[in-house]
Amino acid sequence: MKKIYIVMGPTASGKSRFSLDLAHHLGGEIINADSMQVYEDVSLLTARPDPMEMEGIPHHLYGYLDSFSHCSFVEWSKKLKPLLETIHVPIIVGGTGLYLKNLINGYAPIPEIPPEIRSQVREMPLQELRRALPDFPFQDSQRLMRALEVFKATGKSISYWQQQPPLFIYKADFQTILIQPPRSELYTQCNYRLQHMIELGAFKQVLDLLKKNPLMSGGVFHVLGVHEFISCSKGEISFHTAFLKTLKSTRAYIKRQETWFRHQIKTDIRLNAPDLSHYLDLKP
RNA sequence: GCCCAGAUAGCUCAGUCGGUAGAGCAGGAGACUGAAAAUCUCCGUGUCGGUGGUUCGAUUCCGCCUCUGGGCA
Repeated sequence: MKKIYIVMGPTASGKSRFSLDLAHHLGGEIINADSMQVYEDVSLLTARPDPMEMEGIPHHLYGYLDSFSHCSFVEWSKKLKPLLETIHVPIIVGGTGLYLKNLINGYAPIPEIPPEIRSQVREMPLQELRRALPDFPFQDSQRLMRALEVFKATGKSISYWQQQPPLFIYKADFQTILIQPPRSELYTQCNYRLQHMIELGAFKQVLDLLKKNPLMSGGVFHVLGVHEFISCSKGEISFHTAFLKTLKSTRAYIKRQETWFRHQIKTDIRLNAPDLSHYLDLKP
């Protein structure tokens, strides 16, 4: 069975550096598994590698979606499948745990939901959603919407579908490498990195995005810092406040990612720094 | 040297008319199956600066000491 490498870890952990080293070492190609680096906009805030930083290694699934689209696991996996079939040594790198989990463990065979039902459910107020699915055990509005659209479209509950045998994008021998530096180091690194992004023009990229898509309709508006800097451009908060708020939400995000990696995905190799030589020592 | 004000959670501070204490921020833990950088849930024991006194009982009142601000010489 084909071996596929998965480099995962919280933001600012050095995944890109590590996967480049690994790709050079193995003659591999890099595939993005980050739900925000798929967008063409705000490349600086999403820390997307620029062509210079790719060091001649082929990179796939970066910046291919416009600012009006929403990425999703299925959207991503449709693009991913042919790549996994053709690339000899795929190295998947990213921090979006949901995508990686579904890739490794499979996902529920839920049929595609008609767009009318999708948008109808998404316009319902939270209270109405709860009334429609009184037994749904979570307060979570997003999962409530998903559960309701599945029920409306298929007549069966989402948990029914989740109990069915899962589908797999591609059967392979997945080797997961978790890069997990001490949290205090990540926090320091984020601080430094955001400053650097701003110096390179991250704020201007946000303004360009807003000009292109003033209704803020796409998934790219979830990128950490986008709302903060839009709010700053409208004079609602100071630049300093926008900066601090972005750092704060980034720290919270790192924590959520770590929780996910701890409990949701098997880890074959754990490194506390993006250090290839250390990996080669541990490699089974 | 003298006078005044402070010393309580990692930080900023509140409070206890004497019965061992709580906000904000920071931080931490968890959930997660087609928008996931999303969306949700939960978490506060700290020699109340030290030491003596009064008291059944002191973080609280009083004395002294240490430290930190500020003022006067």
